[in-house]
Amino acid sequence: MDKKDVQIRSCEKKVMAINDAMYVLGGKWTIHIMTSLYYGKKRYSDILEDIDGISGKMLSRSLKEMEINMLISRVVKDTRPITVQYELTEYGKKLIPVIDKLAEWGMEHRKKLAGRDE
Amino acid sequence: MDKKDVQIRSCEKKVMAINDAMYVLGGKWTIHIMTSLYYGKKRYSDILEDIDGISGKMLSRSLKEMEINMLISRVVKDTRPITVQYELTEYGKKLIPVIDKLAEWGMEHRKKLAGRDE
DNA sequence: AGTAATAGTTACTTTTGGGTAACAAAGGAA
DNA sequence: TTCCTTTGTTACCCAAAAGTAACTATTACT
Repeated sequence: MDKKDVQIRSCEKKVMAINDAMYVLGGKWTIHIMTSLYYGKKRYSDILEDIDGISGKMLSRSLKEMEINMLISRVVKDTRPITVQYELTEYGKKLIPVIDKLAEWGMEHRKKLAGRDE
Repeated sequence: MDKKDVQIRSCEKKVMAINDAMYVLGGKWTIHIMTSLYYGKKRYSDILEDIDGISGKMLSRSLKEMEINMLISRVVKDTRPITVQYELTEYGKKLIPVIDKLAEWGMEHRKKLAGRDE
């Protein structure tokens, strides 16, 4: 395998990695939920209140997927009525710097677009 | 405005910033095009060849949006037949570290998922 | 018995994103 | 004159994502 092939391979790998990352983060609500949980454990109804515009269906669907992807943990508490605690896993916390990078760029972008048509 | 309000404001700002960033990057092809242009200017037909699976319609639609968002520049060359050069703007290049962060996490994630069910 | 709270699920509809393939303009080549 | 190349656009179709609203289970409270 020559140098050029190596380059192509590493590029393909990167493309796959980006696809994976976007697959996990790409849903409309995933990052919002991450952000909401960043400040600590929360119950289902807390998150529902916390995130503007999300529906119960989308919240539970997103939470389920995020659990499968090991970004969050789900613990049923033995209360009456039952409550469910969601929390970022250590693994999930590793996404925080990525989200912060996104947010950082987003701020710049907003400034840029605002300044454009003055 | 007390301390809590300030916190809420800054959180809202972050949510908006993330929405902006995801809006720009969220399309199926945007990041692929960024990656393709990362290695230098390219013509329309070059990119079309470069990116596996993209259609002409989606390429021109994506390029148009990316131009509006000032991520790329578009220059028509006076050749017969005309050719069009696309290039990352300086501003667009600022997205590279963000994409790299995504890719980095994506690699880790792939490892994690692969290791899970051994 | 009837109502409320928590954490969902289900059925149905709408919206969005993306795919395919045919067409368009502009000029050069055969 | 008809075809080819390049860079698109347009019309039509399909599938996935997301929204809405009604419904479920459990237990406690009144």
